[in-house]
Amino acid sequence: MNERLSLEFYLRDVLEVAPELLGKPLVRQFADGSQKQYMITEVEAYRGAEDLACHAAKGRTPRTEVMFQEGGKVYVYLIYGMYWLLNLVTGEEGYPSAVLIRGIDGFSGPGRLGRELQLDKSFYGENLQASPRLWVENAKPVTEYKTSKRIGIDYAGEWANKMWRFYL
DNA sequence: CGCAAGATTGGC
DNA sequence: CCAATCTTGCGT
Repeated sequence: MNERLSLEFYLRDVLEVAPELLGKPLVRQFADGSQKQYMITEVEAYRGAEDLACHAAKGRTPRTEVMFQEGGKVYVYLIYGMYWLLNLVTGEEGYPSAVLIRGIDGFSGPGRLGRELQLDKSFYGENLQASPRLWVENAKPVTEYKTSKRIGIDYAGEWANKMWRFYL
């Protein structure tokens, strides 16, 4: 059961991938050799260039480039100058979509999560299949989860009302 | 080249 | 309620 999620897992529609990531172990191998696992408890889906809440809505830029690529990669970015948010890119090449990891077991909030995992710019584009320091493993699907509107994107108009937040 | 604002958090 | 802190995208 301790195998990494397959590339195929990430290549599906982000709205399928996001809820299935709940309950999966996020594994972080730190620079000092120690390793920790965190169960994913909360995620949000960001889907396509039309989704105004998605950073890729502003076009293909150096910052959003990785979201346009094939799934199975990491998209990290600095928000408010202090917090690194972790996203997992999904879908086929050319269709920008990603899952924001908002919460892991024991920690609440995407910013605190990034601090715990000691994320930084070097994780941008990290390949979850090949990375020696960050990946997600398979586990039994969760039987029950909740949905709600996404957090902190009121500027996105009607897109802010999408029930694209999934949590345990 | 300057500037405003952001998928947040914690302190006043 | 608001500052912290810095990258990005867009306007000048």
